[in-house]
Amino acid sequence: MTEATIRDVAARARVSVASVSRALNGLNNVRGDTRDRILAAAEELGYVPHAGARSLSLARAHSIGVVLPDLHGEFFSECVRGMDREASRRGYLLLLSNMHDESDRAMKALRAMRGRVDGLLVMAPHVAPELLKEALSPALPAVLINCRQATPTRPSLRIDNHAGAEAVVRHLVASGRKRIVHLAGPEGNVDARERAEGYCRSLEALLPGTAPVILPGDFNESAGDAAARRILAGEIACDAVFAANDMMALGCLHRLREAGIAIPETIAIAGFDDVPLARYLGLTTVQVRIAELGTRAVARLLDQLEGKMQGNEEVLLTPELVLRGTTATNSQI
Amino acid sequence: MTEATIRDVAARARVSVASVSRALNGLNNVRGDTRDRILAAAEELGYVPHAGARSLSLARAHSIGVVLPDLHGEFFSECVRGMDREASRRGYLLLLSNMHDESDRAMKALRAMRGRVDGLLVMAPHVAPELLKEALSPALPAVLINCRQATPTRPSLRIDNHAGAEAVVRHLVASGRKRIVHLAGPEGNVDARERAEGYCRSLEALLPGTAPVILPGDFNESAGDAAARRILAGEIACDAVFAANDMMALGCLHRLREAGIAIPETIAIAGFDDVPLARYLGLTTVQVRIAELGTRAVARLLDQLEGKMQGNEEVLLTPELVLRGTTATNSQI
DNA sequence: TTGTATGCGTTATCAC
DNA sequence: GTGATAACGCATACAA
Repeated sequence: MTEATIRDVAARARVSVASVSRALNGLNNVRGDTRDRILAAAEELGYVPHAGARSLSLARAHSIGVVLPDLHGEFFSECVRGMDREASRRGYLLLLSNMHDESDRAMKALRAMRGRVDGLLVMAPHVAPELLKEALSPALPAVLINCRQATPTRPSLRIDNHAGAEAVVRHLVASGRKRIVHLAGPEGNVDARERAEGYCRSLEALLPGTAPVILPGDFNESAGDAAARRILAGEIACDAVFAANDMMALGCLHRLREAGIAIPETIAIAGFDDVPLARYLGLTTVQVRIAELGTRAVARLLDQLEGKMQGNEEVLLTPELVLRGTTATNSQI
Repeated sequence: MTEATIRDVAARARVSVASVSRALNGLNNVRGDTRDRILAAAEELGYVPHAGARSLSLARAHSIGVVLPDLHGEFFSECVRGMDREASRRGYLLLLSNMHDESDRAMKALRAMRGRVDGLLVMAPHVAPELLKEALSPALPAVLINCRQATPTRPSLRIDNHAGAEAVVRHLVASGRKRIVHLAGPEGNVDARERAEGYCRSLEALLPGTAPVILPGDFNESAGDAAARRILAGEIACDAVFAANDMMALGCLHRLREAGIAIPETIAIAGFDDVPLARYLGLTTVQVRIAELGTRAVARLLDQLEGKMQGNEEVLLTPELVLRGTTATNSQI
């Protein structure tokens, strides 16, 4: 009950394995009738080429490694969906692995890819540039997604967090908010850092003289809840909260509403990412096209693999501000 | 700048490739000092074994193929997360592929796994049993998840949809509902069918004489919206809607609320799955532990691969009813 | 303990 | 057009 090999097909068709290989790969240097015999034999045996052996011989695995951190639901699935779309369109499979927080397990995950994939897609917003560079084999093409990079030695894709944050602050200021606080993401995370930077810069530009107020957070809903409690306790005075991601914004929104605070009248709230929940709950946020991020990352990697080189520049995807109820400006300004 | 092979290591350590292999794989039949030389050489060259070659030689790829349909966000990510947890714990990688709707692409996806994986995890609630059986090579171990199966020839995992549906109906009846309609999922989908069956059976058992009313749906939010419109138009008389999944329930909920219908007073609504949105919006639903489904599927497959055979029985995971606001019974009964 | 040789399933380079 | 045969990178049975 073991799988038929190319030799079995050759024996049955009374030809050499070379001819089988040629016939099955559509080369034209094989006579019509022998080709037919071979195809028939393969069909009868239910022959399927052994991809592992094939890739060893061709030095091409036709699959790409995807190493992602522990992402929350929608973000993860959208990203993988986008990647899979482009990959399967171009005949590649995705080999998935987690970029664990402990850097030594992360290194292992990267090493495990060697010899099974033609290239790597790495998303590691929390990993230090040197560590990442060290863990990546120079021999294996890779596209970096939302990674910190000391010097741009790899092609990379990034969300333009500065632009997104600026759009939020601009909107809040335009709708009359004076005391905008920022609820930050985890330390060491590039996205979080850049969103905070964007907040600070825009505040300085649009509301000169106003000191930025940054509350610590970790991208989890509970951090938003905690921030809301501090606001309710009177520790923080503000008329707008800009959270570094949607989950924190929603945690904050939930708690404030429950305490009877009028949203957006008393306090406006905005997030970042535009997860489906944000749409449902009417949260103003910055829409990041995750699936597109994945699709483009794959496209970039495969272009590189197939010789259509593009250099190592960093491509920035500009996110879009989505206005919803938590900052509604109808009666304002 | 090409990757070092075992031969490079052998040359540098002045030993044969056999010794390198032995040393690196931790066999004890190699002298201490030569082992050290080898390890040092490997380290200096940054040698990482070529997994492809290794698996060809060992006839073990240490990775498993995962073929999923086009799942909505949370379901997909939770499932993969659960799988990855168990897989990486036991030293396996996940090779991902989409089970497309067109059965011929689906077959291709399955074939593409040959020679790269040690076993398959297949979720295909929409695929006919014969087609599925035909597409699966008997030589490749596989665990079926939420699949229809004529005769149980493969180990499989399933959600106990009957039990879940029954729990919902029982709850609705207990809280005084008399006219419960069911909003069904797509035809041909096992989960959808079983939930509808569970609804019918429970209705017959708990509300004898009441004719079941089943509205067509497709698991999408818009189907819930459409059903709500029919209810609002007076086409359907009911005091409770049990949707075959959460998204439809939420679509229905949204539309009814917008039309001023009191939920749950006038109409109660329940879903199935317990996606995060359900929790946020207070939707009564049936909680399916997706991640656990993935984890157990992997465990089952690896047990089989590692010789701990378990037979081909179908394991049912019992979901749990989660009571929330859309069916709240405080003032009822 | 160590080395040589063979095989894993393909593809590719030669001859014929 | 077709068939041997040498890679691909590794593991291992067998010799030494």
